[in-house]
Amino acid sequence: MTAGIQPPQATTLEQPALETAREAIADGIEREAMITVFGRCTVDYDGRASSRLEAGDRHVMLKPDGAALVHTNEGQQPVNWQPPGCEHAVRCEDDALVIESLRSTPDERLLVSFQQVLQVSTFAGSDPNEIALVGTEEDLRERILEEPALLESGFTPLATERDTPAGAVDIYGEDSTGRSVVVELKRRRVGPDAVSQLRRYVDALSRDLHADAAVRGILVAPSVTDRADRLLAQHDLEFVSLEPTDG
Amino acid sequence: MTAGIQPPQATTLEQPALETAREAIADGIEREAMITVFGRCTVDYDGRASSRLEAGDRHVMLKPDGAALVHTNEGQQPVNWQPPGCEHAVRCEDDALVIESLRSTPDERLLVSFQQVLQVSTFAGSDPNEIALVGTEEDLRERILEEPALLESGFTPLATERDTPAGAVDIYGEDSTGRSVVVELKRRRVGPDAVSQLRRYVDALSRDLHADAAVRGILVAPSVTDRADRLLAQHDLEFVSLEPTDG
DNA sequence: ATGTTGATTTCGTAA
DNA sequence: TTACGAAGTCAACAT
Repeated sequence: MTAGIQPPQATTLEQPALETAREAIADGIEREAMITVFGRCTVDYDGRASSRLEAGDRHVMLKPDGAALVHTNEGQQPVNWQPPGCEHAVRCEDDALVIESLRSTPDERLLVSFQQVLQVSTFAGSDPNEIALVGTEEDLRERILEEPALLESGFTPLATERDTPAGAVDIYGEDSTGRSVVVELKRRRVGPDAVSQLRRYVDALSRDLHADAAVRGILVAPSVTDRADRLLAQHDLEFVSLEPTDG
Repeated sequence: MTAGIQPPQATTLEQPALETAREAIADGIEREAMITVFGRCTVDYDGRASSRLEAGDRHVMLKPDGAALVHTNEGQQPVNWQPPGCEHAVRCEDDALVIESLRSTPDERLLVSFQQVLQVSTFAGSDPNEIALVGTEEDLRERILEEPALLESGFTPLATERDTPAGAVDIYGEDSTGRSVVVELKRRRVGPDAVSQLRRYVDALSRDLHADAAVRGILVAPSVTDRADRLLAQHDLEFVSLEPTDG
């Protein structure tokens, strides 16, 4: 039986003893609930890098998919975390409640040691819907494929994700004179990196086709920075201003 | 008086009426506490992109710095969010508890509408310590500056963050023969993008110096992918395998 | 498993 | 404020 088909429920312990908190957390892991713990803790991480965070009051969330998040009262990003797929464990030792989250490939370990727990909660519910997002690079691609003239009059798309030795080109096509065109799409204002990316594709495709006429490269984005603009000119690449959505 | 100097505290309401929940949230915003709400909600976002999420049980966190996070029971990343600096507001309308988080530059709006609230909590505490992180690109740079021979015998660093028309070079220096060297550092295994970046810097510096001898470009990273390796060869760039830390 | 790229990337820093 | 690049980036998708 999965948590998803249960009626939504939330349980809370306030200022529990560490052992009481441990039991609630262990039970929540067992039941595959979302678990939150707030209290005074230290945090240690070791893996791709290493970090240590001395004692402070923080909010820890454990998800049933194995993700772990440690949030302070500032910032959008967690101060420490573990991605989905980790194994969570909880134990009491030396007057501390220790939450350990382990991962392999790469080996990574997150240790949160609570000296004091102010609250433990567990949450179970259902969430059947996926998010619908508009305004992505995918939308920009569809916009151009539906109306290629937005790029330029006479443009004919021939392939998306066309493979080259340097990677997959967003849109590959021909202009009105039959010249090959590589199109790189970005949903927002771009800098030099996007120009370099386009240049790589144009270079690779030129070698691949050993075409008589040079391959054209067109960057499509709402706008470009000055430096990107200079790079475009330097390498005879072109720019078309276009946004992901009409509105 | 700020929350930071208060004794840590946590308050919780279970299955509150919507109006009761609204009061607790409004009070938490006023007191600059961290606030969490768990219940059945829909989520709408409009700004750099747009999204809609139909009804489901989710965990919402509001931080006193203006950040907002909407978490489902899966994934490390929030399904919707708002960065620090936003204004949070809460109100009841049409049998729903509505949390609105607004931002400007760019104009962005996050709307979370709860049909049912299972729990509201507020958290106040202190967190005086900063995280200490080891194993970053900064560490790799320091390692090379302390022992330039790790790069190659006779290498002399002359500048870090040296500016070029294409951006700032991680380390700029000379080899034992006096040739200019551009070093690009990456803390982990790299792909084609890092090679393009190095190439941009070498190009720019070559023009800038209009040197008699070609400028050398060296990529320093633990390892490179096959494609990156081919790109390095294509552009006469070099690679030195090195990790951010000794251990 | 690794490679490649997009992302409402976020975050920090410098100009 | 904008620009540029790092990040324990994460996440999706392909090989």
